[in-house]
Amino acid sequence: MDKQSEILKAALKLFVEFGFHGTPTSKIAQEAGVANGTLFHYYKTKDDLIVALYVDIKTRLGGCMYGAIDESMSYEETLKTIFNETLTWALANKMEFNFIQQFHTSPFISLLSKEEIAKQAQHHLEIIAKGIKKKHLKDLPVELLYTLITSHTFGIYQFIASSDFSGAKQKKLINESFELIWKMIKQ
Amino acid sequence: MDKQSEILKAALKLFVEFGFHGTPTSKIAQEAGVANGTLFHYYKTKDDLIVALYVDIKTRLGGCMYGAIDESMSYEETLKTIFNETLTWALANKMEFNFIQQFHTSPFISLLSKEEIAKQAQHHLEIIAKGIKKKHLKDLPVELLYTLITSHTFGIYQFIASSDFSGAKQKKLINESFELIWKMIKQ
DNA sequence: ACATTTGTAGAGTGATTAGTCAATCATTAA
DNA sequence: TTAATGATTGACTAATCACTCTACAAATGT
Repeated sequence: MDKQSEILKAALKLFVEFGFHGTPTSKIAQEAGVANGTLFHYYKTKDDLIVALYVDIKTRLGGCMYGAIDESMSYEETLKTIFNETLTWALANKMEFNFIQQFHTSPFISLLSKEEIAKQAQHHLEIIAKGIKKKHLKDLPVELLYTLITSHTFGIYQFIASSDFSGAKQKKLINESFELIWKMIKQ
Repeated sequence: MDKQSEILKAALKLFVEFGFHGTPTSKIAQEAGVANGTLFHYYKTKDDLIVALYVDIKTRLGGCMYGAIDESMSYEETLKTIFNETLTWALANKMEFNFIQQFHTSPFISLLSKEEIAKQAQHHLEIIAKGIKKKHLKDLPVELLYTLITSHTFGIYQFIASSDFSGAKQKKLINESFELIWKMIKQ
């Protein structure tokens, strides 16, 4: 692994444990096994590093979510697959998922431009809009449906992550919780 | 308003805007109109102040939630009232509600003892357990139902707070969104 | 072979921070 | 009146932080 990846990895670990301002850049460099100056060679400022880490994680999650769906699936199957992949990824990458949450509820979210935020949700919003148009989903505001699905996902993650279930039990819970949200939003 | 309250008020405003470590105690004192030393007279450390602020806000929210219910209500009415009061309070106290979320997803949550956390959720969990026992709610794990309701509430808050609806429209949305979650969890 | 860019190092710097402290001021109690 | 306790102040300090700078090594292009 190259030094730049090591820096991101170290930053993730420390940010999740100690928070953004609670983690000095010197500690990140130390944890990554590089010199102080090296960190600032790759990221001009600490804020740059934070944003880069967020974008990196979001990209990885996005790739995983949409890598699993294909055109032959029914609408319900598509949503279920995205829901499933998201939770499976989240449970396998808890630090990353916690980081996303921490970032979202922190003032650092303002480091992202509005366009960047919109771009991230766009694909999801399109899928939901399509579902409404084709009468698969209730005729509610797109943003509201998006929020409902997202917060349900985060909630289920929190519940599963805070307990200590077996892999099989986790899978069962994920399936059941999709049924719950699906009944709530389907037409 | 006494100086101690001014300090909490100033801390809330600055923490929500700049984060915990992003807000120096000197700025809090300045914003509150007191001397540096006064802050440390009331709160031994910055961490103490953060926890005190969290407890203060939680107490205010709790008081508001449970002040509105009484024994004569049906089970559904009780839940609906709590849901309603929570969202109404949250929308009228956005900084406070954002602070709670920020605190929950931050490493500072570990400053709270497990007993304190458990104590806070206990009343809610009891109500849910009662609902399951009396067949008002689905027979799912209490913690799961709690998580579902909580994350739904946070989601709806985020949706309403991020838009600019009239008071009437807000009320309508809150009512409709209770119907959604109620259908999901009722027996 | 040489020149240029890029990666890496770590000591150094000026600014900032949480928390202290000694000195007043306000209030109450004996 | 006097003593005692608590409230308030702001200058001060030791530590810490983000970031710079200079030097050197490695890679790359010509």
